This record gives sequence, C-alpha cells and structure tokens, in this order.
Amino acid sequence: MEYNFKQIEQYWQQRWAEAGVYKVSNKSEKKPFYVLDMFPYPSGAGLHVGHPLGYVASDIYSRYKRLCGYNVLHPMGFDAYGLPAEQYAIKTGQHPEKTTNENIARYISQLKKIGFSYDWDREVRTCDPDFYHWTQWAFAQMFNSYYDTVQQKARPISELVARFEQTDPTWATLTEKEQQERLMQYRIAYLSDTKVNWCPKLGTVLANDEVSEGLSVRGGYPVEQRVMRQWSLRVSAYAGRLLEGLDRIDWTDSLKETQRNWIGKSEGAEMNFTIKNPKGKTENEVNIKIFTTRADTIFGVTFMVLAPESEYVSMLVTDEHREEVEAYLDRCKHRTERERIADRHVTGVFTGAYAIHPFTHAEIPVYVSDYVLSGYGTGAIMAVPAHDSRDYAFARHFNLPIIPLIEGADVSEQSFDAKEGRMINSDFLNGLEVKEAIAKMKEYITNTGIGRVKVNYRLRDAIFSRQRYWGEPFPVYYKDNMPYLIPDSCLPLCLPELDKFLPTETGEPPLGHADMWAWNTANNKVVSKQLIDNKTIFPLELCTMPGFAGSSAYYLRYMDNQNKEALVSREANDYWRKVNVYIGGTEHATGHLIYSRFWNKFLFDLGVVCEDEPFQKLINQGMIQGRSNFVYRYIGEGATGNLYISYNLIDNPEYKDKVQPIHVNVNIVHNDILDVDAFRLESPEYKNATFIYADGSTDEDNPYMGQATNKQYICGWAVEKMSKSMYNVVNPDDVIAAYGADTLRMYEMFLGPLEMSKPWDTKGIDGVSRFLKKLWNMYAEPADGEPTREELRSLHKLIKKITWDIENFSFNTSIPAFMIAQTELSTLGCNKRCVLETIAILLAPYAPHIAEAMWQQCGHNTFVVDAQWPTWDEKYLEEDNINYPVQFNGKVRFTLSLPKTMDKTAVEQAVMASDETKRQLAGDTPKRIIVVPGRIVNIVV
RNA sequence: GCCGUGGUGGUGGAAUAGGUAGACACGAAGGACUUAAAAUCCUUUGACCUAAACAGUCGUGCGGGUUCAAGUCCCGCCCACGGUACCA
Repeated sequence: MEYNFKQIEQYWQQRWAEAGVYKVSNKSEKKPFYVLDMFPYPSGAGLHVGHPLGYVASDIYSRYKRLCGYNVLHPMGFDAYGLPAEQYAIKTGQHPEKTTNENIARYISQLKKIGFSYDWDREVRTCDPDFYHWTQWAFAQMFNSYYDTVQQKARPISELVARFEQTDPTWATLTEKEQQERLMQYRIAYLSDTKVNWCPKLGTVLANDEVSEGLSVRGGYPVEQRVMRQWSLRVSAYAGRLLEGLDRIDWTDSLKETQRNWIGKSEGAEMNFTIKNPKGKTENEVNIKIFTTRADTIFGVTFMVLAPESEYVSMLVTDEHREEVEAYLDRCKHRTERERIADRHVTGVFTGAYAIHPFTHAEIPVYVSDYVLSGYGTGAIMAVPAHDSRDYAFARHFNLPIIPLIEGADVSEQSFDAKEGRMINSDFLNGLEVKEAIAKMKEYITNTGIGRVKVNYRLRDAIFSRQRYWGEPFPVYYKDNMPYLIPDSCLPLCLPELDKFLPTETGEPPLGHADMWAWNTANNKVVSKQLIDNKTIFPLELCTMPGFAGSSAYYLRYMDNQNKEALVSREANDYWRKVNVYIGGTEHATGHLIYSRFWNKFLFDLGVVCEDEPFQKLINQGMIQGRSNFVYRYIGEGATGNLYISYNLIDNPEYKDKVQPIHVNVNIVHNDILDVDAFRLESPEYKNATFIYADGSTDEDNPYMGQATNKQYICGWAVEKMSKSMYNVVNPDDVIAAYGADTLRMYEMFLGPLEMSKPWDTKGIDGVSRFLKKLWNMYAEPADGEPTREELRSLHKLIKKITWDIENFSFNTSIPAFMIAQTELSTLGCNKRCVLETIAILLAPYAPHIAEAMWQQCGHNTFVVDAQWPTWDEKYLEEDNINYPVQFNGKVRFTLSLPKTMDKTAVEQAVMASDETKRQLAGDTPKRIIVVPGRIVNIVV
C-alpha cells in the first residue's frame, strides 16, 4: 500500500470543506478556547516556508484542544493596508486594492494546501469597509474620551465638559473654537503640533517603532524631525496600566522585558531651580523644572543643561549670548536624527544665565545641548558630572568642575555611574548608602517643597496620521480649522477610488485627489469637493490611519465578524473573552503588541470588552532564515567563465583564491549536491557550464556517456536572510508537491524548538518523509485483538509524551517520539486496530491528512479531527524490572536489575546483598546509601 | 553601554524535578539486493588508548565553587544572536 500523499491530502481537504468540520459556533456547551496567529501582510512574493512555522504550531495546538473537547476559535485574516501595495501602485499604476486582493487569494490558496483548521467564514481583511468601520468607530470613541487620572480610566469627554462648566467660570466665556482647543488637550485621540518622524522619501510620518537608528524600518530611508499638525493616540496615559498588566499575563520574560524597557518607567523627582536675576524680571520669577532619578547627587550639581527645543532657552538667554545660542539652535534643527546619533561629539553652548543651587546657593551655569532630549522628563537636567557619563563628557569639554559624591570613587578618568557606595561631600546625606540617600532626599524635597516625587515614562503617544492613500480614512471633517466627527451612523466612511497615489500638486496627501471628499452636515453625506461653497459643507481629513490601526482589535472581530451593529457583540465577547494562545514573531514587541494592549484597555474602559488584557499566553516563534547555496566559478588563468569547482576542492592550491562564489538557486540543490542538468537550464549564462566534481573528475571523464553518474558537485552554503536576491527562498508549495503537506508540517516542527531562529535546511526532510511512509505501511491490514503488554507500553508512553509536548509547545520532541513508537511497534509486528487508531488520533494535530486516512483504514467513517484525545494509564508504563545503575561515589560500576515493586529500603537491601556490591566494597562499610526511586543507587564509601 | 536569549559529536538537535549525556534524524563508512541506478534493509559512527575485544581515561564555550552525583544550581569570564539607546 503506497503512501500517495497527493491523493490523500486532496481527498481529505475536500471532505473537510464539504462537511464544514472547521466551522465554529458562538453557541456551544463546550468550553471556549481561542488560538490566534498574528495575521500576515499579504506581500506580492507569497508565502515562504518561514511563514507556516507559527501557523503549524498554532494549528497543532488548536487541533489538540479540539480533540480534548474544547470549542476552538482558530481564525485567519489579512493585515491588508500597508505601504508596499501603495508603492507598487505608484510604480505600476495598479490599484492597491486589486494587487492586495490578488495577493490575498494567493495566500489563501497556499494556506489551504497546508491543511490548517481555520474557520474561513470568519476571515477578516483590514481593508474591507465592514472591518474598518470598526477601526473608524474606535477612533471616534477615542476622540470622544479623555483619560481620567483619578479613576485611571477613559471617560466620555462630556464628563470633562460638565466639570469645566461647573468648576471653571472662564469656560463659558470661551468661543467654541477655544473650547475645542482646550478639549483637544485631553482627548485620547487628539490633534496637535508634534515633533514627528518625517520620512521625505516615503512622503509620510512614521511612529517611533517604525523608525530604527534614524532610518525607516520599511525601505531604510532617512527620517528627519519635523513639527507637523498630526493625530496622536494618548498611549502614554496608559503607560502605568500597560506596565502593570504584564505581571498578569503569560508571556516570555524576554518579551515582557522588551515591553518594560519600551515603556521605560523611572521613579525620580522633579525639582525647581531658581534663575539668578533673570533679565527684565525680579528674582525668583523664573524656575527651571528638572527631572532626575538621582536626587541624592544634588550636591554634585555643577551646571545645568536645557534641550535645544526647551521653552526655557528663550526665557533666560542673555543678550550677550543670544547670537551664539541661536546659531547653535539653528544647527541642531538642521541635524537629522541619524546625524545626531552618529556624531556623539560633545556640543553645546552657554546661555549666560545662572541658576541658584537650592541647598548650597551656589551659582551654577545653564547650558544648552542636544544630548538633553526635549521629549523626556522636562527637557532640562541638573548635571552631575561625577556620576553621569554624559554630564562627565560635557564637563570635561567645557572645563566645568566635577565633585565626587561617593567614597572611593575615582572620577579622574571617567564618571562613576553605579548606584552603590557611601555618600561624601553631601551635607546631611554624608555616610548614607546611595539607596538610603535617594529615599531620604525624596522625602526631604517633598517636605520642603523644593520639588516632588515623580514617575516618568519613556513611552510616547502614538502618532496616528499617515499622508498616504492605502489606509483607513479618518471619520473627521474640519470646521473653523477644528476637527469634528462624522456621526457613527454614517460609518463606514469609505476610501474613495483613486488612480493617482502621490501627493497633490499643492502638497496635500493623496486623498486630496478625490472628487467625492467633503462632508455635508445638512444631509449627512460625503459630497463632491467642487460643491464647497455652501456653508454647511466642510472638508474632510485627508490623512489616513497607520498600519497598526487595523491590527489593534482584529482579534475581537473574529469573535463576531458578521456583526453589523457592533465590533463584537457582548454575548460573543463574554463567551470567547480573550485570546488564550497567541503565536507570532518578536518583531511586534514594541509595535502591535503595545498598541493592541492599549486599544483593548481603552475598549475595556468603555465596557465593550470584558478582559483588560487581550492575549493571555504569547508564544514567539523564531525566524526561519535562509540557507543559501553557492557554486564556485573558476576565474584563474585561462578561465572561460564556464567552469565550476566543487566546494571541497576550492582550497586546493590550484584553485585557491581563483574562484568566485555565486549564489545558486537552492531549489536545484539537494543535500548540498547540485543538480547539474537543472543548473544548465537555470539561465543562458550557465548553458555550457562544465564542472570539476567532488572526486576531481570532469564531465569528459564520464565513462557512461550521457548516462547518470555518481559524480557529485558539492555546493558551499551560508545562513542568510531568506530573500529573492539570495536565491534561497523556498516556497511551501514546492515542498508540498515533493513531500506532501503532512511532511512539511512535521518537518517544520522537527527543525528545532519553536522559539529559536534557525535556517531552513532540507537535510533531514527525507527522514520525516520516510517515517510517514513506514507508519502508513503498518495500516495496511489492521487486525482485531487485544494488544500485548509491550504494545500497550509503547502506546501509552507515546500518549503521555505527545500530550506533554503539545501542552508545553515542545513540538519538536514529539516527532522523535512518534518515530520511536513506530519502530517499537513494527518490531513487535503490531497491527492491532485499537493501537493504530489511537496513534491516528495522536498524529492528527501534526499530520491531519494522513491521520484521517489511517482512521479510515481502521474502519471509521467519521473524522479523526472529531475524535477524543486518549489518556494514558501509568500502569502500562511500569516495567517489571528496573535497571538500577549502581554507583560508588557517583561513578557507575555496574547495573542491577530489580523488580519494580521494591520500595527504597528493599532496593537498598537487595543491592547490599548482591555479590558484585560485596566485591566492590571489599570489606569496607558504606557511609551512606542513596536510592533515587526507580532510577539509581549510589553508595558513598 | 544596557536588557534578553543561547553556546552539547561532522550537522540539526534530545536530556520535561541535580541522578546512565549525545535520544531521534541527517550525513558518513561498510554490507545485502541489483547489469547499473533509485528505493529498501542491516551494521558501525563523541574523542583518546588498542591490531581487535575487554577495560580504562577524557568529554556539554572557558575558569572556579556547592554536591555522593552538575549540560542542569552558584560565582567570575569569553563568544554568538536578538532588542534597545545620549531617557537624566
């Protein structure tokens, strides 16, 4: 009986689809379980073998949970808005919607071939109006909410208005515009002039997580700082809750740590420094507020530094220094982020102003320097050169005094940044440990009113506008230059059809090209731009939302994706509650995984969802890297460019340094052996290729002219990113065509631990394929009858192992367990139906197609995916005799076979009674005997 | 710099409570079948010592420690990968 995977896989995929076995209902007696994959961006290149790694893992887990009797929600969808489709549109004129839909269709067909248990009826696409309706709706709710710092939750903006009306007599005197401007400072989605990351090449602003080292993450173009009027989400209001929530979820430590660093909580103090004789003002009128985590070091302050953007700068610069300071500010403004990072030379300028030290009353000079950031703390610092390396460098450059504050710290060469030691030169703090000094100082400044204890977060608000076309339109129109919401009842506000995707001539975002793009309040309609002469018609927002908008709540939509009335109904949300297991890559740690937690917490405050953390358990699958192969073209004397040297020979003196490695398509290389005929067909350039083979022979040496030979051309290899340009992209379709989806699934798991990055290396895929063939052969003729004790032992060992593995996401070790069981059972000649059908169930999460075929072979006409997960019985795992290794002082001397039933004391006695023990002891008395039950006996002599 | 993760044969990797290190697979070598090849099956495969066997010694990045017993726990380093950074 041959293993015809093609036939088996096609047949069962069709039968699953016809029977609708993966349809999930929100009404079930069963307990719910939600297993989610991070949905993909459908790129033009299609899936490569790296994508399915996480999907296979989540599919195994969901199938297992199903077999255990849960109602499992396991959906798939597409993060369909994004830059690449738009850039492709600009290049080719093809509408992004068209290319996106084509790409999605390709992804779906590829995913279906792998045999995932997705309920495709629940598919979502972020670019679908039915979906982005709820993205726009959530934005509108954020616009209509503010963050109440007392209740620590979002509240309707109307409550704030009511409060202003009651407590602030000036409120009623403000114009509508002034009121709106004031409210804008509280809204969770707000419009403001913000310093943003502007990427000229992409023509859009980017969020902090979309920029790395001054370059855009997508494309790698330079990013500069610019002040623009932009939408932002007040994520920073949730910083405390985002941090605290991490303690309640089951994520890896590394990921939690990454988020903690990104949120960047630091507890410190804000302190006021008075400026001496500010020009034109009486003393004590100007205070500089600074933030520090090292209040204990205040006696070491020898100067102060302001960020170039700080508003303090213009307030206290003296006339004689004005020109110099302005020149410096101008220079800072024109430096890009990248230049600033690359060039760490100390720069700065003196303002001419002096502050008064709050304790010593010494005069301390105030400088401006770009090493102080305007966006963090107060944009001003007290500098303690002895104990901060940046202050130290600055002090050295400007010859400012350095006062050591910690006993024994040598600050002649560098600063002493550690938070430990005993304080000196610090008045009432002298003699205290640093930690005590910090605490005492905080108390002191609170009591004296010099400052206050303050918690600062590094997390910034998320910039939410993008000057591009292919994204969700804002449900916003402008009146008197202030934004207003289009009513919920008019959502979704659909993206207008365009054929131009670049900014307009006047510099507006692409949506400026649209004809139908203005809001009529009289009849609640979006109308033609040309008609804006009637006073009731207002222009719409022309920016669109960023990529993370659509991906922030998609997991909620899967729960209830057909709902026309709400993002998710209360019943559906109460039933599924949250994602139990979420699988995806670490690259989303500071983007999507922060934004969606924020978004979910906001919806939680609104009472829309019942859990405030959306993802209970998070598994990070590692990246699959490419494994590139190389051929070595001879470029030495007399080279024709057609001769290629086998990898094992390239270090020979005749070829050394005379070969050029060339990437070769990995799909024509098998186990590092080149298919030379396929190579000649790869490109015209290689048509006449000749080879020096591994054994040193050439094509001419071939004794079997024109016939297959055992000559082998060995390729070199390297681990690189999987990409087209490295010719190392492996398409899952090709693997499925050659080995079948079940082999692909199992091999992806066999490759190594899920969380680890590893190269895709097809060495070894044959092993998995062979295993499935051998296993299949056992199902030729299942026989009735009682299994033997050995058969049951093998089977129950397997049940226990596979169950443990799946629950612990340790899928890679399951495959060897299957192989061992297969070997054991076939050695025993087992073909008992009851054993085989149990194995089919165990295999079903990993290799569902062949498992169905096996289940059928055992005489069932139901689906194995609906079977019940078996349990194991420890009694079958027990052996009659156990081999106890007997050690003397930890060294194994011999092994003794003893009955399983013996207890510790009996084992001890039996060991002491054995002749071999007596011989080894040679009359000595053992000091101690250690018996590890069922494992080992150690005699200490 | 800081944070995180990891380092085990020729290769990918097992070892789930401190208890027989190297499971399983690949590769390699030898063999069976075959005109030949593919496929399949069998044997060997950490290193050293040995003609071989037995026995022995060494062996989980390096150096120490705890323990009857350490890949596993503790201390100090080194290296690789990932994240992040003038965050006061």
